[in-house]
Amino acid sequence: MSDIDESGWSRRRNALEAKYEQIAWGLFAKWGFREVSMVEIAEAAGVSSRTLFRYFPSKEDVLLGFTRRGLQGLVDSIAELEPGSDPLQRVWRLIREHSLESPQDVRLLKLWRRAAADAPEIHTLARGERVQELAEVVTDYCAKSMGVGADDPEPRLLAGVLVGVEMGIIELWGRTKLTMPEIL
Amino acid sequence: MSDIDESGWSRRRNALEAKYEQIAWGLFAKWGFREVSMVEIAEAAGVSSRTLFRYFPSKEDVLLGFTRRGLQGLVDSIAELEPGSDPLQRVWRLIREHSLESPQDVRLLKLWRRAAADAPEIHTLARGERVQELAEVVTDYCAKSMGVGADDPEPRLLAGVLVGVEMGIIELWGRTKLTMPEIL
DNA sequence: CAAGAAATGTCAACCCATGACAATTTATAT
DNA sequence: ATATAAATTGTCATGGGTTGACATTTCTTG
Repeated sequence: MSDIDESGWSRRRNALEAKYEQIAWGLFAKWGFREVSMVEIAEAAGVSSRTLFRYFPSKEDVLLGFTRRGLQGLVDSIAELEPGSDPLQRVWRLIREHSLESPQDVRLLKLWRRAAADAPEIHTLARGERVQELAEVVTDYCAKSMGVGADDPEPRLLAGVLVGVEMGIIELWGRTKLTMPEIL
Repeated sequence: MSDIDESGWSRRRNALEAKYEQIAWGLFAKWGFREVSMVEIAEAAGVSSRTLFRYFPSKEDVLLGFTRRGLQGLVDSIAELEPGSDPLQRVWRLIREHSLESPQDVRLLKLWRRAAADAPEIHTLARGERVQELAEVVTDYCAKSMGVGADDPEPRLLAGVLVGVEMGIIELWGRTKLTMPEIL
């Protein structure tokens, strides 16, 4: 539904990007985000660092790919939602499916936490991206469903409530599930 | 109530920090955030770039001082709030006072927007910091007022609602007041 | 296989950031 | 007013992030 361009070159590109990302995460997990340089990742991958920068605009982006993919799935789902009554409930269902009830890879989450702990501003940035994009798309959908403009106060405030609550849930979820003895 | 340490050295330090920040913002306004290097700011201020880095941990922090001061005022107010009934209403009053009814320097806001437009990740980071710290302090206050622990779901979700709404208001406020013809 | 698009490596250059150390400035107690 | 200790500053060196240019190689596709 999204990667229709599976034509040779882009397939290769996607595969390599995934490979480099995995290699990088392996190093991040071992040494911490700040302790690993792009040159070291490149060496581990058998390419030059210049090549790495052609796949990832910055070192941060290597890490943020993980967060962004998860966010993008939710955002796309909301964007594809049909306008209708009770938009909050519809969006909330999607949020629950994507953020809470989908089978998250706990090992990846653990790695993300470690890396984010090593570079807190990245965690903060990821949160900023999440609330920003979610607020945007939820506002648009609420506006559509309510038949008002996206610059109206109501949809934006409604979206704010939803995004704020989801933020709280994520935080709670992280504090419980991720800190369970058998996980960490 | 906060800077009781006005003893010579720290006074000097604060004054210089403010001076460097102003000089930097002047350059950011003229050339954009990315186009100005720390060396150039240092030259404009008549010091070495090393000195600049002793005042600001990073170039980003030169910009974020503005955002953080505003946020800190609100956070401190909330932290000093006495526990009581209807915590949401009390916090909401403070949010209104600090975020909406206090006389903001529109020229500074305009400059901030310009700089943030030149480096969007900084805008996103600032938003992340805001929701993170606000959610934290509001959660604590709600928990206190409700006589439950800060790891209880209720206060966190309540705080989420509040922070989400404030986020929406800020956005609306920015889209109206800041884009008025006579301002930009 | 041939042709051409896309990817890669190399090199150079700039900026951000930080540790070490010597030199200098400054607040303040006398 | 001056001595003194403390804080600040500059210089130098180093390492890492990021990007443009250009020649070369590799891979897709016809």
